[in-house]
Amino acid sequence: MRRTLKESKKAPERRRNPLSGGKSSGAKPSARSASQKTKRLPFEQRRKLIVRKAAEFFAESGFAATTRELADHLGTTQPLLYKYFKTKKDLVDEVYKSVFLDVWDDSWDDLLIDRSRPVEERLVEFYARYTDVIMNRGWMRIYLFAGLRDVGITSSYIRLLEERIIRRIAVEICTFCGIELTTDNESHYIEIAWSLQGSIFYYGVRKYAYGLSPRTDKDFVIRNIVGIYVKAWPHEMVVTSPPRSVQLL
Amino acid sequence: MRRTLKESKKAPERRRNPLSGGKSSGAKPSARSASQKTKRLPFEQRRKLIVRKAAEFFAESGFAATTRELADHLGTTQPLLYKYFKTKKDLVDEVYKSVFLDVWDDSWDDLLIDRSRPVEERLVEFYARYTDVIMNRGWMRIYLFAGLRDVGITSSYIRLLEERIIRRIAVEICTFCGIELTTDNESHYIEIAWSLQGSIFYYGVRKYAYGLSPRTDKDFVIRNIVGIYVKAWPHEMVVTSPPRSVQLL
DNA sequence: CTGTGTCGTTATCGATTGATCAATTAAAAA
DNA sequence: TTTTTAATTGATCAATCGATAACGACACAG
Repeated sequence: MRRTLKESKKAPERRRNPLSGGKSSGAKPSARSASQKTKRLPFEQRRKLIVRKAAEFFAESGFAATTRELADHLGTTQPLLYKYFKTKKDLVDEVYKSVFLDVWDDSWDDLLIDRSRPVEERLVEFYARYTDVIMNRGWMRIYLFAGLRDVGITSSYIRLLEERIIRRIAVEICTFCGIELTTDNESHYIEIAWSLQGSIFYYGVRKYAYGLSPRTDKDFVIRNIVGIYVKAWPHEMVVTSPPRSVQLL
Repeated sequence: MRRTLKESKKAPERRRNPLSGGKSSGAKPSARSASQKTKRLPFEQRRKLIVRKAAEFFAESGFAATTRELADHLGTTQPLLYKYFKTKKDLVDEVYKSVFLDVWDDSWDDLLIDRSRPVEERLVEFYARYTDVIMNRGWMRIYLFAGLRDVGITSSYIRLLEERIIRRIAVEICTFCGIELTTDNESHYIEIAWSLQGSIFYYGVRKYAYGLSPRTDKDFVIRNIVGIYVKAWPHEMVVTSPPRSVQLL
């Protein structure tokens, strides 16, 4: 409607440059330095740049932050944003998409069900690759911000995760352990698989979203936690009985 | 300075009424219904009421929400807030305190180190009681909001948690498993204990903070996860070696 | 070099924000 | 009851919000 879908010329797109400067000597409170003029860019290129920088910016300040501060982060002016997005909400939705959908790797599915390799090895490699994508300050914080503000986007991401990852993990470990999945016990085992996910995820929250520094590195945590779950994957579900004292392994 | 610390008369304080109406027929956009007049309250009582209602309100809308909406939630007017708190930030800090410090239960420490009982039983009971406090929509969401906005308060809460809970859990399970804690392996075992915490915590995030509904109940998750960690608590740390395929338990 | 379409900016609007203050009124003290 | 004290409110301010419109300037086709 507003634009004839120029589709530009697939220019040599600058790929992933999360820590670019943007504003150099920006001591001024609101306006960008007069000496630094804004480079003129083709429509699609500018639009993508805005989404990328907006993701960086909203990750730090939350989606309640102002469009003017975002423009400062971009090195441009605030009304420019409204040439590319009708409302602030439209821009936020675009940031959601770029964070939750565009980074999804379809090869994760195949990796998880490749039964020519041991489950534990598959799981360790999957979580190593998965966390390479999500365990950074930007992704982690946007995930948390989105979950608190928009149940919708987080809900559908969690559904996606459960269908394609969590459920698969439960199936693979159960198969490895010789456990038959039934409609009765399925949700229980999925919940156990979720708790494996949660233990790894919360490590990322502490380290990246909150900027605290656990003493050990990501790969150590993944290897040990996966090892624990595969080794002690429950054969029968403890549902109502009181906690029995455990016999030492 | 502003007030002579009246300390009121310890009136029969209304205790914990998280789901009160506040505004009844509030279809009006900004002002409260004229028929419903604000009850006049002693200083400390009103102050505590404001903090409690503010916690409810900020949990839903985030700390960026407006003081006017908060006043609506309270059933009073917006300027009233500034008779009790100098700035909005002061009120927010008070909410932090009421959520993170005032609910801490000192008996948790003793429960965890009571070696007359089996570790697994102690852990299950601790997490049952701990999650009774934190696993509700209000606490969970405020914890997440605070972590994203104020690293300070979350950082100190996590330190408190590590010193008094996580470290103790690591020590107790290691003792039970006959593992000697040294300065070399201590941080590794604390990290494993953190992952136990994380797996239970993330269950709460999904269910309460995001309002999703895991299919199984809290106690089931706690019993099974604690069982897994106690059973498979690693005797030697996997640090650099590639994942070995595991021998079935 | 000159027009022309488009990217970017300046200026500004109405609504809303946190915060202040004098006026009001209900509760406690006399 | 009358007086005193303090809790509550309506009115309002300066700053800031998202969003719009009109103008300016750079690139490119001819």
